[in-house]
Amino acid sequence: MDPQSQQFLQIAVPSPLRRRFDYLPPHGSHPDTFTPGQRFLVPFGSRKLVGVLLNVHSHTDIDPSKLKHALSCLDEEAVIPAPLIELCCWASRYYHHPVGEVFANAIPSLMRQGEPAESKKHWSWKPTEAGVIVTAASFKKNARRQIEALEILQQHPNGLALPMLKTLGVKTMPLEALAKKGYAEKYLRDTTPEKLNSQTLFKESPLLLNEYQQPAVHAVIKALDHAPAGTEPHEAKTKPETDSTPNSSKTQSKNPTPSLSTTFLLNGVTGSGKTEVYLHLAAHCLQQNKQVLILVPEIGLTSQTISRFQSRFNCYVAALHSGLSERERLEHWLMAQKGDAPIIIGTRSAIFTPLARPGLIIIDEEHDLSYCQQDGFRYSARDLAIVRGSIEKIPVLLGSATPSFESIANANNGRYQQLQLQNRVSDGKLPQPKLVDIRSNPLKEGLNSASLHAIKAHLDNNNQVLIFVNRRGYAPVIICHHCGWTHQCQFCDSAMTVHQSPPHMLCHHCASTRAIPKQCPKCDQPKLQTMGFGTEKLEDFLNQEFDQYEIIRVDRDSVKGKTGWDKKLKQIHRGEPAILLGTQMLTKGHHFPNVTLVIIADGDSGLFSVDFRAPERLAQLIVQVSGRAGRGSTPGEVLIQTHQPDHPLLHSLLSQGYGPFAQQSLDERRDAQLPPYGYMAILRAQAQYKNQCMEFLTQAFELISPIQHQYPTLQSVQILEPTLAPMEKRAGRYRAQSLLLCPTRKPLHQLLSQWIPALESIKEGNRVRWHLEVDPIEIV
DNA sequence: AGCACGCCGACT
DNA sequence: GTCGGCGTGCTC
Repeated sequence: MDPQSQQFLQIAVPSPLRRRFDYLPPHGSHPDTFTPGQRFLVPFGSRKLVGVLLNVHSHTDIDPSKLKHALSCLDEEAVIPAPLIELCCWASRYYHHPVGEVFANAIPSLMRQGEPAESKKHWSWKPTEAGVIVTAASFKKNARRQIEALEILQQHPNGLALPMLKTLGVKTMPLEALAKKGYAEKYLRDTTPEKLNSQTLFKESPLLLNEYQQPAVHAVIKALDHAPAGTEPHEAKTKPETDSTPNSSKTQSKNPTPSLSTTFLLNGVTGSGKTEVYLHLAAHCLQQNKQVLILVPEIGLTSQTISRFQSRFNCYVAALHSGLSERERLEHWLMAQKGDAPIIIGTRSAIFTPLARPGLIIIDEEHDLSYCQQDGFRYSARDLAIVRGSIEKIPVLLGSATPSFESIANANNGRYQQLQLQNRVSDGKLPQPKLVDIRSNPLKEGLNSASLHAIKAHLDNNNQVLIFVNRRGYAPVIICHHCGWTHQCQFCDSAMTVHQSPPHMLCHHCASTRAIPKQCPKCDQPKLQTMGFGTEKLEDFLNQEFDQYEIIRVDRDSVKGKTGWDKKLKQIHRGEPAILLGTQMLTKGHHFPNVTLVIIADGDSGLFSVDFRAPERLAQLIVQVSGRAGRGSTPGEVLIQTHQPDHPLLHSLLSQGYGPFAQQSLDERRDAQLPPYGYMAILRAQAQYKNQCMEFLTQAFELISPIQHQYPTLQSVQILEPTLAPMEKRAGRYRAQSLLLCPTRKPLHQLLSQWIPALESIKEGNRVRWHLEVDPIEIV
């Protein structure tokens, strides 16, 4: 082939190397026929890996004689649509993470193993000609399931795939029975693109919107209708704020039109009907034959949201969460990619789901920390959703009762359009929390006598009580009363937690377990006793104290298994007087109509944290937990036990409410140039020995000033001296970090781009695991 | 991250 | 004599 016209395939290979890899096209293939987004099997060292084509280039930086041929192209057409490639590349630049790993995170693992991008063929069912016209009257009364199945088939005369029928509650048995009677037939087909129209769209009729929901829905619909129709090719690059070289003068390609604010912040207290707003917007998208992507927090809320959408709409709701098998995950991913699933609901990583006809992205409980991936490729799905919205030119809706302070700041400065849902739908009032001073009054397993009285009063009134405890297990410490020995974790700088059901010691930091010692291993005295309390101990205590009532404990240990959480939810929703006792799990998104008293057992936690985000977390916790209380129109009672009843933080939150508290905190952050008014990155290192960490970080630290000398515009970046983590050792490794700060984002990112290659060549780095965290959510 | 290559200790 | 320990270096 004429070397001048030689074409090279630039491929994202799943490897931790921060490079793209160039390959020659597979033998005997025409490179012009390839498009970015196709997968290729490529030789990589001694291995064969599946990579994603990013570009077809006419030149390469590598000696062409060293280039290998890609082995084969796995896809006839691109499986990763262009906007998603752009999103991944943006994320790779922004988070300074290897592009191959970003793609590996973005696609289902079966795709990465070279599985064909085709749905398994499924049996589908459709009504026969007789089945279309037959009515329920011609069935026996007890053939209820058959009638249901027939009605659903009649709504989908083009047929439905079996998995879809299953989610609609149809079982195979009645279908077979219908087939015998000649009303239904099954046939093979790969997928079932659904044609929805306004007659068949709704399974249950939508609720009427109240005076607050209505304008919110209209505002977003306006943006939806302004979004470009269909899948036009997009070319305008969104502003990646990172140039690779600090001196490069290439100007950011600014959007020619001032970007119409397409991110919405839906601020609504618990019970104000955010989900109904989502449902109305989804209906609007569906009617326009567009897809809706909904992200939910990791714990608990997924199945509830899925069933809410599933029972509203006559269409397939594709779920993407951790409970799926790899095959199911691939099937759902493909349904989204091919446009067969109009509604996609998933957790964090679902932000990378390809959409054939994107319409709207919704992030529910946008403040939730589970949107931040904390290991490997560290990203915020919420922030990527904003970027994706601007790439796809579709609106993004962030919803929360307690928006993150970042989002509030973005609403303040007009980047987001704020939508307010004022009242609870049920017209209930939000409770005003009361502080319970626990300084002098002795505690019984963490509960003050005033709290105990309140519990009794509410139970006696046939109501439910919710107690929030931040600690699972029986007790956080076991100590020898004779010599003071405590059971420390052998891998971490922390005490092991006592668990009683089943009895064992567990480290909450590294998950290592030990047996509970019978006597002190140091002095052999049988004087071991537990100190402090966790959910298990409190459960025991409450069982004695309130033995005529049910105690429902909800934490990671008690809802293990697939249906554990659902079972507990059912138990709670039976509505009998009971004490609900649990950790964060209990506080996320669920409304418990019979709870009239909420107690926060340790309101002090978070008051003295060094992390600048601690007040935000505490405020969100208090407001979210308080939102669980209140029945119909009567507001509930909320008690916060504290040793610090005069703490200014608690006072301003309780007297002013979440919004003003956030504004006040944001003012403080502005003065201190903390996020979102300053930008941060953290270099974290871990190694077998303390010194290895510190030596690496010290060298890294010393690399900064030569870079700043070379590029004076980067002087505004400040780096703090390396420090050991507060918990020096964790899971057997020592940890330390260095924080970088900058009042503006650009120099920080430019510096990182210069810094990383230098970090990679630090010799001591071989024994040190290190990584960068951009926009860290915790800075210690 | 994998994986191969390479050079030193205890075993069928 | 070899199997295998993990240090070092490379991946278009």
